[in-house]
Amino acid sequence: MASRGINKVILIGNLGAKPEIRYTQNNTAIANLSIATSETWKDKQTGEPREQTEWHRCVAYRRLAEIAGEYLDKGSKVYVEGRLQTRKWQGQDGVERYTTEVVINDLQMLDSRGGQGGGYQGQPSGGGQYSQGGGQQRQPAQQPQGGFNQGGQQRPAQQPQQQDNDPFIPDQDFDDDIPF
Amino acid sequence: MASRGINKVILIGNLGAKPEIRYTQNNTAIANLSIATSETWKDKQTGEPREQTEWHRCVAYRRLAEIAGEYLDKGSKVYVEGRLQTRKWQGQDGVERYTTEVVINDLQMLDSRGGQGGGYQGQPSGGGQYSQGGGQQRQPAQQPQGGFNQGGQQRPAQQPQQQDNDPFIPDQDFDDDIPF
Amino acid sequence: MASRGINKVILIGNLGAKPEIRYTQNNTAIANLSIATSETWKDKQTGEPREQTEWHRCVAYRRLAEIAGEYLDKGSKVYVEGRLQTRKWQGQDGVERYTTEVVINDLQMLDSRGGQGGGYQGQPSGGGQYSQGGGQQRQPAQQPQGGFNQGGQQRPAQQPQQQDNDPFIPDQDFDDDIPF
Amino acid sequence: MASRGINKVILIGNLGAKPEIRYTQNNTAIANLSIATSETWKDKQTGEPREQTEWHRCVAYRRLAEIAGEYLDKGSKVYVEGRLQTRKWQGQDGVERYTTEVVINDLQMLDSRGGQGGGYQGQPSGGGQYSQGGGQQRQPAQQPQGGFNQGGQQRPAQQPQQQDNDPFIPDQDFDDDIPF
DNA sequence: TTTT
DNA sequence: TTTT
Repeated sequence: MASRGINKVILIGNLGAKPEIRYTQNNTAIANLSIATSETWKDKQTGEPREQTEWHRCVAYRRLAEIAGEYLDKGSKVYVEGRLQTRKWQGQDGVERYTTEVVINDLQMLDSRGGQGGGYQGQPSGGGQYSQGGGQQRQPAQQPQGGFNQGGQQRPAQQPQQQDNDPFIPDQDFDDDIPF
Repeated sequence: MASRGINKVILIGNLGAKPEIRYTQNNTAIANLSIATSETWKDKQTGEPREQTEWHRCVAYRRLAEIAGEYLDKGSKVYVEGRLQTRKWQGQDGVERYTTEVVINDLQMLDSRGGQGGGYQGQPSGGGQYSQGGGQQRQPAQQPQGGFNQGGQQRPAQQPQQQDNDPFIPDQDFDDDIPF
Repeated sequence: MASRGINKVILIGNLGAKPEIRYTQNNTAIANLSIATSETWKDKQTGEPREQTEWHRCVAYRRLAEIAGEYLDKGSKVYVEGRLQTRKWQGQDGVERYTTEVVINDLQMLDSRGGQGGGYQGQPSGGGQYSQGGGQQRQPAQQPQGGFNQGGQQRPAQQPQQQDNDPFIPDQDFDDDIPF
Repeated sequence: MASRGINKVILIGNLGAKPEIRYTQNNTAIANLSIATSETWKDKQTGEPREQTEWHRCVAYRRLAEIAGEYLDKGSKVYVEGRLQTRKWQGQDGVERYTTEVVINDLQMLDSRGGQGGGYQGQPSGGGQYSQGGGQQRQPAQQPQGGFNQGGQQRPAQQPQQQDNDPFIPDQDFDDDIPF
């Protein structure tokens, strides 16, 4: 409710892939978005054009997650506002790692194309903005707690389970030596 | 110069320690800041007050780094604006890891105390704001390139060298299983 | 609820005066804050130091307004986040004017002194942050509607009334040829 | 150069008209942009959908102004970052008024259509971002000083002149009882 | 005056 | 009208 400090991230970029949606045992939707922001400039020495792309791992919960899964696609351009959160997790090699994510509390689609990946035809003439009702930023306790739904979209129930106490790292995809 | 996308972070928080300053071979100053932002709220179930602190690894270059080293201290309250950057590095165990940092392009002191750690007496009645002249965000090529100064403050020249191709991870302090 | 567009203002500055609090007929608190942000630089021609101060008219409602009235004072340093809103009003000379305000939806005190004007001694170990519960930005309909309380703090009930249909300009103070 | 305070505005919206470009006597380009941001929500009482549109007067200088004039059109969707600035001006009726503007220091096109008004076909695969080289925010002295070019695009030289000492209000268009 |  |  109250707070001390500001922790704010604002991104405008394109999705590198369709959002991955999964569900907790309580059926809370969680979406992972991979958003690219890039900068281009001319090299001072050579004068050549250069580009650097930064990939941001973002996560949305509940209604925002569902909207992301429904309306966003590979290539979608989005505005995202959220806060930085770093969480610790342990890979299958037993090594502890840290991943920094942007916990989204505001999301706006900036194109109506639906991306290059495909099937999205909704919102024919424009995007839309969505935010967590009560303000995710002010109520961190609202974040989903508890284990993940076995029947989640992203992992069939018959798949082998991972021993992981961190509800935010539910499956093998996050156990490799890559941040996301 | 030109660019596509927005990558912006805004933090207000307190330093967990005096900034660590080191120098590249070109004598470019680099400062690492560890900034805490915290949120407090009442637990919905128990009604108890709760708090969550988030630690942000931030880095400043050149003039901003020097100012940080000169004026900031443990406990200093700062406003920081920058961009997210994730870099890959390899620990001494050979495991690849990723660290996400806030590359600072704007810094403002929000208190005039100088922190609890000590010696800063300057700026007696207030803080100050400083930014990278040309806008770090627009000229990513301006980031320091090349190896690090052997005589840097943080690592005496006689210390054993680390084989690391990433100029941003110059010393052992960053080779442990912690993000910062 | 949904939305198209982003309208965001972030200020860090000092109050030029104690916030003015008044109440609508429904007893909704409204606070007007005048916040100064200043920039200093060296003149390129003369090399002399120069300074420009910008004054921002800000308004808070409900709980935020009450907090502002209780804890802020002349000179208080604050972080403010809100949205821009321009409203039309008519002066006593019959001339239409426009005033642009920052409608605050997030407020954080950045000093614990309480200003030079006075009595605030609370918050001994720092400021505090407060925000509109449901997110003012997402529910513009929540803005106070209807006329103002006759018994408001700023205008004794026996004072002559002003004919003004805009609930945001309740008293004579705002009818002069100044924006605030 | 140094500074005290933060004065930041972030907008995403659509242009209500093609930017108006004019030039100072020094041939510095100035662009006025009128940007709409809107919010939609459901009325709590009636359940009806409601919408509120906010219009923002924005101004860009130099290169940013030229880019705005070249690439933006009526209906263009843009990201704008800048600072708030309120200036006083005197209408032809002798009444003093104040206008609050967003002085743009960062501009990014968010669509590649070029609006419905016109001829822009460039940037086939997306928009582009542009910013004031040295950071307008850090060098307020860089703002154009001096009178306006008589031969500016917006006002033919043979038109009657207005006595106005404010270089930012060069022509009759701004002397009416409207803010912009 | 935009956009959905 | 603030602040440095």
